[in-house]
Amino acid sequence: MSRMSAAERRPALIEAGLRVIARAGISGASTRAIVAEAGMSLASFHYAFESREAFLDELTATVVVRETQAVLPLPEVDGDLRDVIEAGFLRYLEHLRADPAHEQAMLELTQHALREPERHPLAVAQYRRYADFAEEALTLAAERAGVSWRSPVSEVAGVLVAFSDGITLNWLVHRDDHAARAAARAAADALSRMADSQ
Amino acid sequence: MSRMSAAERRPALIEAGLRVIARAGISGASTRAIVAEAGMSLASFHYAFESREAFLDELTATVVVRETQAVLPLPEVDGDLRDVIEAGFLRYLEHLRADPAHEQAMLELTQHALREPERHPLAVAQYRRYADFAEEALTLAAERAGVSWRSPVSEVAGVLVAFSDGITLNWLVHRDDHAARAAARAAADALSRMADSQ
DNA sequence: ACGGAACTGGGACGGCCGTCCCAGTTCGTC
DNA sequence: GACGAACTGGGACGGCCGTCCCAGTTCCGT
Repeated sequence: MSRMSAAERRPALIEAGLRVIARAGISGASTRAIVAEAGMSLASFHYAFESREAFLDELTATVVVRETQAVLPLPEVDGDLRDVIEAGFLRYLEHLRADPAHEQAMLELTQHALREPERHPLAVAQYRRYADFAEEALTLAAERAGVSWRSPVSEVAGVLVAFSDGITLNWLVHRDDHAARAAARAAADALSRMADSQ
Repeated sequence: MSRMSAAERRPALIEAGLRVIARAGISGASTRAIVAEAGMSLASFHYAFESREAFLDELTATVVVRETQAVLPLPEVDGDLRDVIEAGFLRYLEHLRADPAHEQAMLELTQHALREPERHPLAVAQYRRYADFAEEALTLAAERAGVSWRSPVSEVAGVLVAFSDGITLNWLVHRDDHAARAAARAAADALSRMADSQ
């Protein structure tokens, strides 16, 4: 391996780690598998990261950012609030279909963080970021549709994240686009009814 | 360990395994941890099960049955369809709060099965069972409320399972009862609107 | 150009893993 | 009571794991 600073190595290892997790799961993401994917030697891993767990922590934090950005740009749809939200779900479903392993990896990272008490805050932070993103999107959607939310937007955003999660997991199990779209429709329906026309 | 037939040992090991998974996750459920929990010797495990994976397969299949039964009996609620469904969700939330580790274990088992292609059908079977149960409950609820489903019940059931999953995962992350109830309300709202009054 | 800091590769360590083996014990059956 | 089948405990196997060590190499500031 040509010479590389620890600062450059860290993101390279995280990219490699994400590919390994997508392919083989967290349990398959051994330090050896990760450095092999990155084409580095084992020592480089522990030179760049204190431990495997610290590595996974940083990977999780890093990757959530990209996760939300992948769904952007929000679809510009004419129609009422319900249609705008449904279009957002459908865009997410496209993203899911395009790279299922990535979403599966995110779910695994969440569960891994949920497992140990000291890592729980990491899962919370991950989901707070999802919710923030959802909140932003919902605010924008309500503005476009000229309505306002009856409940606090943060609450609506929480519901949106929950529904997205459930739809994701069920699609990963059944790979049933029709069922996923039906759920997306129902979810959009429920969410849009949490708003009043102004 | 006093003498025990392999036929008796299998359920005992599965009980122990479920406890270990709830406590330490699948990765913590080593053959040694499981037999320690069951108070057996290591050889007994491989006398009763061909391999650890075969054990996990049987555990998954066994435990899904109990999962659905834990939510029974369905609440007998007076009110329209929406109220009946919401009461069902709230009952499930109680179950979740009472034993979060169990639900977390179920999610882990699902993801573990999703990981490898030859085990994927196991996850599908698990979710088909959930859906069957949901279908039964939804049919009963519609009868009680005197309405009929506009879409096929199986489709509505799929949406219900997806929403439940999402609510579960988000509650496991945030432990936020208020948010979970808000999501349950929204979900009940969406589901009830998939029915027409007769 | 040289010295110290940054980085590299390879090998080693102890530990846990799933699985297997096998000599012993206990049981049901005749 | 004998005999074969069912079951048990303990130890062993090779393999992968995370982490560490260290002698060597490369870089950069002076």
